[in-house]
Amino acid sequence: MAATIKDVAKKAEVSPSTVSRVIANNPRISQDTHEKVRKAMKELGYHPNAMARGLVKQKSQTIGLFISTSAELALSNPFFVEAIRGIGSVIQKHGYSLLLHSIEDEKDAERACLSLLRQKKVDGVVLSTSRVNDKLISKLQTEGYPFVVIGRPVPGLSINWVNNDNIKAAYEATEYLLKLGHQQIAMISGPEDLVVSMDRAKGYKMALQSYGLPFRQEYLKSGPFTQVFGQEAMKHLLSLEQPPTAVLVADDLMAFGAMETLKTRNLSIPGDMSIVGFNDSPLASFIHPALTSVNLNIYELGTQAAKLLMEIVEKPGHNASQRVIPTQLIIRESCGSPGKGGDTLKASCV
Amino acid sequence: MAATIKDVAKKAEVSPSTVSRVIANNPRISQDTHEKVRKAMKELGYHPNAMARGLVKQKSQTIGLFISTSAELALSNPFFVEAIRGIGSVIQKHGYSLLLHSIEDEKDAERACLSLLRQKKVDGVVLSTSRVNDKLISKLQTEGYPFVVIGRPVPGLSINWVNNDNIKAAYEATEYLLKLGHQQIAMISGPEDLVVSMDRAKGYKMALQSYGLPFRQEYLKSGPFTQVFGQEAMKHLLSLEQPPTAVLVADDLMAFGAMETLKTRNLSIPGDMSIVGFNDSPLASFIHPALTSVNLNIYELGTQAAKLLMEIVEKPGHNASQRVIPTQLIIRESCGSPGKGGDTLKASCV
DNA sequence: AAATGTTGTGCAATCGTTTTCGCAAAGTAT
DNA sequence: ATACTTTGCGAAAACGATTGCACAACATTT
Repeated sequence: MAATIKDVAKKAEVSPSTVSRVIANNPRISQDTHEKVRKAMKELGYHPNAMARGLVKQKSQTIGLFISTSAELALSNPFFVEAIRGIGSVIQKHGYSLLLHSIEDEKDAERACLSLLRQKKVDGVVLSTSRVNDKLISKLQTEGYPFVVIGRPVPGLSINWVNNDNIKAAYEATEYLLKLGHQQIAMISGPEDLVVSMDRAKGYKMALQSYGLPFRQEYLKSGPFTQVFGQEAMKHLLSLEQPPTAVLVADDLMAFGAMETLKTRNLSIPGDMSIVGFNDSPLASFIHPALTSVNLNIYELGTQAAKLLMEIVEKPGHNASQRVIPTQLIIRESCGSPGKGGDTLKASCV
Repeated sequence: MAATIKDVAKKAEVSPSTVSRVIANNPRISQDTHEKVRKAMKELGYHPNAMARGLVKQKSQTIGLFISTSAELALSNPFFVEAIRGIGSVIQKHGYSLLLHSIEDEKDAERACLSLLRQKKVDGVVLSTSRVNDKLISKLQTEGYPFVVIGRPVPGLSINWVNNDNIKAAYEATEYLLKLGHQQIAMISGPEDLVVSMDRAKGYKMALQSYGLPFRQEYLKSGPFTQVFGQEAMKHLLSLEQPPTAVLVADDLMAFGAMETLKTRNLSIPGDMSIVGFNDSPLASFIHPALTSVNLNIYELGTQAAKLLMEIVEKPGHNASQRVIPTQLIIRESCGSPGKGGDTLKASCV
């Protein structure tokens, strides 16, 4: 039987209210009783019951995180860990805990999320699911639950989110290739219905345009974020009558696939083809040639999301706000100037 | 203001007790009132308050997961995700939620873990931290909290754990190399103070012994689970007057490092050196040559840990028990018979 | 017909806190 | 010395459920 506040009260010869007040550091408590009570708490090993406290305060001091852990994301799941670390680090400082629900299918996620909120097991949630699930979002909104979505802007609605500026990131990456002198730049993009894919494609197109280059439909291949799609897409690009000399790939995993087909065809990177990826996964620096990739600052994405949520949860009536987290192009070895087809790799593999 | 049980009671024209009983599916409730109450619940969008319920039932229906997410594990963190998925899938079926605490330093983990339990925010915990922290374990034990440790046997103490049979796994991997005809087999192992390292080293030694081969101290290098240590260790092995023809590496990440030094020295894998790793990380099949590695069944590790914990939590007085999860050696391309030093890789890199 | 058992429900206590209100004692201003 | 204000603390009412006990109403046995 764990000690309750009453036990402490008895031991310290005060009322439970007083004990409660010393816990809350209420200034109306005298130094004397304060010490007396603290001492009693120590001696009894007292820890306030979170549920009892939550019941009266109407707060669970817990926030929920809903995040996809689907197998297809297995490789890019530094996202997962980094986001969790980021979120965890800030909410812990606020005395909150993290309830994690890994979502397999959308329907389940929706039920679980609403249920947890309505049961008051969590005070708010952060959502990170690339798939658009507007039903959940609008329900959260109409029911007035605190939430922030991470990694996906939801245009139009005034909700809280944090995201990278994918348009800008893709723009900069493309610009980097352009400045290297490339004129034929292709893009291997993600699923067309994902906002992140659309944004990255948009940034790519904008960069081409700013530099007076035409956008060619056959240079843009969209498909799933998988290694095999990367392979396929690269094969397709190589089969064009005028293959590109550089390609922007919307995900490192796809980029690895693309690199693989280049290598099996004995084409050199970056000699014959420059590649830039997205996500800066741990493998990027690891593979040979090391992949130039745009770093998304996922940890930061997590911390900012959490900070935002804390604000909303702690002072309701907070206005919707958005934060965009900067990205960095991490330059490694996979890009060079065009027209050096003869180069072969020195340190060729891992 | 969310509806409470009283609101439902009023609407259904019954007492709160009755509503509670229909929620609990108490058989003493008539079909009639059952429907009446259900209807009222639907109409009001009623969801029982988890904290109120938890308060009286003395259960939070939540379990805590304490797991290291240190940066050094970034690459091998499929562990993280897989374990979470496994645990989540079983506890969700039992109506539990998962409270995740990612631990950065040991001291903090201990405080947090005990605090969560004493506050009754969680009904039990699963611990997965490679570092031995016996203080926490013994406290958990003396305070009688339900817990299971995953990925680490704690010899001597009768506590609940699930783990791989690392001795056997290493034995089998070594045996595989032996059967391939290798006589000089080295091992690159993890930190010496980790049980997992000790076990894997032991299995390696046992296999050598069974096949009548001597154990040579200079063939066993221990160090951190990092890529750079893998590189170093391999350099050292290559510098021996009689270098090994095969090496068992206690972690894929280290194995990748080892492979890298081989490649920069233009040694072929498996022509000049066979390599087998541990963990079967997603990269293993991805790298060239694809790495033969022992798969730990982490998802299964997670589900079994969770099942065990559910048993303990639901029926206390449960006896301590242990489960060992089988491993599989996943054979890919990084091993061959010795003495084919001239071979070069066909598809050499990624 | 009386005694007994079964069904279906409500009352009230309880879980362990926080918090409003009230009130004495002590301090300060008039 | 009187009238306020401040300080320090306790009593009791929440918070929203569950559950043991009581007790009708009805059914079944003897």
